Amino acid sequence: MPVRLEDVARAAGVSPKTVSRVLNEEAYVKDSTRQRVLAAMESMNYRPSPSARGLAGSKSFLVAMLYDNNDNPASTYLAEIQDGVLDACNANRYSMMVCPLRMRGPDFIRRVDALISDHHVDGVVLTPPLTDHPPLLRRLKEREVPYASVSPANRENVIGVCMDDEQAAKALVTHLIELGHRRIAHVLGIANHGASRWRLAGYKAALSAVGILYDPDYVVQGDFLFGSGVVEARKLFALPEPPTAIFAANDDMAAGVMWAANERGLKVPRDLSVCGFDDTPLASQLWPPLTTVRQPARDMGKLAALQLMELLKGRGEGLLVQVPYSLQLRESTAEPPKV
Amino acid sequence: MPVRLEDVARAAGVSPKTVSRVLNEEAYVKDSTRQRVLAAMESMNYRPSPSARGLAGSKSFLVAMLYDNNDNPASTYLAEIQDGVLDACNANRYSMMVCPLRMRGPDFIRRVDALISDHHVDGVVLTPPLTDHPPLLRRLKEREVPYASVSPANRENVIGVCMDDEQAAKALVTHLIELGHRRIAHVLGIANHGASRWRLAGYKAALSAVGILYDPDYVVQGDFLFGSGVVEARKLFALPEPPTAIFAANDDMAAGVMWAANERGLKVPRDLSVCGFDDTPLASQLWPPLTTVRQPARDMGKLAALQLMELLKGRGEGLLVQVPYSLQLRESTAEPPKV
DNA sequence: CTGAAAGCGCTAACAA
DNA sequence: TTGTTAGCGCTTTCAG
Repeated sequence: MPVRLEDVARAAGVSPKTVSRVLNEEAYVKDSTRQRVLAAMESMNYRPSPSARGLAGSKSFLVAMLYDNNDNPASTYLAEIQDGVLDACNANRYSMMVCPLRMRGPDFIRRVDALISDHHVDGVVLTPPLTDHPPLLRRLKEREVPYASVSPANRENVIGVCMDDEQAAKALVTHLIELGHRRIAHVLGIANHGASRWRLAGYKAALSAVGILYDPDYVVQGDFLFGSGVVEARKLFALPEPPTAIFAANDDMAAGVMWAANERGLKVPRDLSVCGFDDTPLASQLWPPLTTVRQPARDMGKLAALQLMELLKGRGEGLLVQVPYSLQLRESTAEPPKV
Repeated sequence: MPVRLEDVARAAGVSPKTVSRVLNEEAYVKDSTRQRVLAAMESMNYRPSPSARGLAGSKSFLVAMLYDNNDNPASTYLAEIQDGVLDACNANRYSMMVCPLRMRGPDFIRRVDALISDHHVDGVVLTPPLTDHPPLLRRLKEREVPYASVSPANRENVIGVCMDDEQAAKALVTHLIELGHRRIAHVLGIANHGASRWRLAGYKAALSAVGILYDPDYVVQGDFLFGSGVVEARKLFALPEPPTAIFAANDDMAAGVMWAANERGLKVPRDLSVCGFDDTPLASQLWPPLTTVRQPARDMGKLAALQLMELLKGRGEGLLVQVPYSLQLRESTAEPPKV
């Protein structure tokens, strides 16, 4: 019942091997032959069997998207990256597996091993913080599994995609400064994410550019989750000289900060300016809408996956592409209160 | 280099077929033999090749999760279902593909066909509104691809998982009534989701139970997205007798209603009570926290996938399991304003 | 530029 | 309860 490669070959009057060549976009096929084969495939609605291809060619046409679901519960950010990776897969006739992992688990590497062996994954897309987990990267190299990273902290010898988080954060904080803020606090993200470091660096750069002294009391440790925004904001509010603006390292924590502000009866932006990072849907759904930095997560997922596929297809080395950010100035930031 | 089934057979002193039997949990293997084979597999760290299994057995051990990404952009609800399906897959050594689809597209069925043919999917998990797309269901039956549904509107002859949305909605609206509300509005979800109909039915049931007349002006059409909550709430506020409470058919729209309330200077819950449905993370991140109904999306994804796998493994017919809901009474609902 | 033969690692159908 | 034989649909050699 199903059409096989052999059937196509017969219909096109060529050998199976030639059809195979066309299928795999190999060189050394006369163009007229190729056209004939392509036409036959099309008219017969031929669908190559992934199993047979995998078995014979020891390729699976499968890429795995790895993420740590411990520090990233059901986040929109990951969902968008996933959509992007999927876009790239569809464009290149690859399949995608999504693989939640627990980086902290003792058998983390064994699980990754199992994943790769079980499914004969051709390549892997890494998301933070897995992008910078040395044992993982080592193992992937040992097993010669190509990978591409989304926002890796270490940018040497990596392919994938990144953004200039530091510049973006600096621009954001500069915006606060221009509004007149001087006591600006920062809620950090999880330490092992490059994003946390860069956003802190941007924060510091913006302050020092105008000669504001860096005050460690204004920098508190969050974990990228809403709850930590609440908790850390409460601490900041309790300071003898509370900040007039808070820059949280992502939107979720910014939402937490706003929540805590509400709880304390502070009105945003009248009493407190708040800004986040990422521009997830949440940002525009908060009241007031959140000033933040747009990070094109879906594009990033797609671009990273595309780089991986270049590599898999053996054309080129793959690059670390940079995507642009853009400031989203909304109503959660304003001049600081007088006095 | 990789260990093959044949190697295991040799090590265990049995034929390849016997190893295959053990691998596939077939009957008619002496227990002692089974143990010996299992031990050999374990000690040699044997990983069966999915491609070879797929090719020889014409099974892919692959299930696809289908969703419409037109009406469901990057929603947390779907992400949770996905996690659940993945749980079930891992527990049963299946792989999962995620397949965003556009139900409205003219080539929708062709795309589904291609999906199934390209990947030789063993079974499918359907999410609303695909659960009730007649041409899709017909095609799946024609091709004899088993499927399980999450919250199908039609509950006859389906396997999967459901919840009593109507009772839940009724309980929620009854809560509003008990607080003293009489002018209660409802923002509908998308018409082709069963959830929309049930939640409306629950709303009506609660009203009629206490003799409140059903007023069509208080029922407005949303689309499950934040934006529609905003737009429809504005209309409700403009009514000569605006409602004192609004029940939105999901949390996102409820967030939109709260946003519109803020915009208009209405304070929730003092001036307006708002409640939603689903208990997504958003619900507890809003200010004030949203009264809603908890729907255990992850469990639902898992249970649906498990039913599918029962079917795939040939044991039993699969059921439509029902999961319990639970009311989450939070701060977005209170007594109506005194005149 | 194209083709013929061999076999990837597993399971189906049959036999014992 | 176990083994034997053939072959799934494709790609890899290696020849032309």
